[in-house]
Amino acid sequence: MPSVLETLRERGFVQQCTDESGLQELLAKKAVNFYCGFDPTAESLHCGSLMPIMAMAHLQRAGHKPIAIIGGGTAMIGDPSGKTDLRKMLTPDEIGRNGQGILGQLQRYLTLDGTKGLFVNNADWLMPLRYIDFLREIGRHFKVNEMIRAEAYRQRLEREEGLTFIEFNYQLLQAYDYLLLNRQQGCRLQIGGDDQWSNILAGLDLIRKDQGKQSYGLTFPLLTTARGEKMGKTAGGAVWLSEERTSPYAFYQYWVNVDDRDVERFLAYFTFLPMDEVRQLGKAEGAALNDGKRVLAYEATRLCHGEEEAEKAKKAAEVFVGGDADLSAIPTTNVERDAFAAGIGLVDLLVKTGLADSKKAAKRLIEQGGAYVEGVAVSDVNHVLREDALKDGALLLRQGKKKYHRVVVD
RNA sequence: GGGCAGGUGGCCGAGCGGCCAAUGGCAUCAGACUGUAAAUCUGACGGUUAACACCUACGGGGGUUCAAAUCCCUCCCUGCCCA
Repeated sequence: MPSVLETLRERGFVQQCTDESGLQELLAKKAVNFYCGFDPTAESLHCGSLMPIMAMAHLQRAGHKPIAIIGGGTAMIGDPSGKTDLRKMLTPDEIGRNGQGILGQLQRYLTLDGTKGLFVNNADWLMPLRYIDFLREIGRHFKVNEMIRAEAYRQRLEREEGLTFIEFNYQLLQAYDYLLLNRQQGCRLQIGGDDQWSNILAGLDLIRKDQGKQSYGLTFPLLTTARGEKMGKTAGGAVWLSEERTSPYAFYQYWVNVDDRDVERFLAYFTFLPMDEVRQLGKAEGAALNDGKRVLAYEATRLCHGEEEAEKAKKAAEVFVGGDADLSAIPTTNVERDAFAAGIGLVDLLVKTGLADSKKAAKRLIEQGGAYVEGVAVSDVNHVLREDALKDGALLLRQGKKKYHRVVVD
């Protein structure tokens, strides 16, 4: 049985780690409380956050206790690491709401019941902080000349963007989070993206100075796709974990469409499949890699949305290979029967279904040969659809090669 | 607080009185080629319109002019230098 740390390393989660052998030993010896922060900048996490989530899940499966912390307090400030501009500030209300949404999503992957795992909001201890007390207790441990040597700040200082004082404080607050969790929960390990490295180190230092204890930190590689893009971005925007923002069908499609070069890596990151199987699937070449993509898509969707939705998404995907597809998972728009009785322009229908942003865009689409009705390209901008176009009260539209949309008559 | 340089379409970045719905790059969309991949090539890329045309848009507001993204005033914002 490999240790968790070996598992994480084998699956590619480890970018940097403080005192790896010490951590290895600690994890082998006892259940370790560890934490990872999440920004409540939106009501939903997007798939970039799956990296920390999966790492946490591996650790929890190995018997360790995750503390998911929502940065309600720090979100009031904004982390300057890697950011080119000052993040917009959120109101406490928004942050609270976002936190609840995020908790719900984390619970699909982790047990955060208060015993096996915790979910906390750092606003609980950051908001009541008193400035003078904080400066005396915490601020005195930080040397500005050390801080500005950190890559995260140096960039901002050297470039023309500037760095506000409130952003400069971010590191202290995050270090304070770690200290507090260490004091109250015995938290010994913080994990996060590699951009958090210096923040994590600041926490370790603070714990050593304040408590005289050793603690650990581990970061994941910053995830980009083979094309060097940020993970989780598609044409339509980010890929969210929330089914309201990204349907299970769209979620599945995102994964089934990943770059060939990402298949093996992503299987290791985003599924729990044994590495033998991952490597096996990743070894395929050419079109055979699509099998791996389907497995990736199915597993990732199952973890996020459950087995049932994953099945539906998979069956809906049959539409691409001409199989017996279950279309129910495909985005659908309801249209009144009367509209078809009177005849509805394809242009209007494309706009109504959201396949085109405007009539002009819809026309352009048709002119360029990218609009299909029931699999047949329509080139006439003035094409009108009547009831005879319907099959069992429904109609399948397609935009380009990949975007399907169903129209169902009420 | 003083001096200077800036704020242009999703982003970067030209334009500096009419020929500007605004060069170019990136991103995006469609087509060809394919494997629901990548790379490449072609085309499109504010909105309403069948079209003529019209409307909205170059940080906000006001003004000059037949005509402003372009000139003037003012406010807001950002960066640099000095204090």
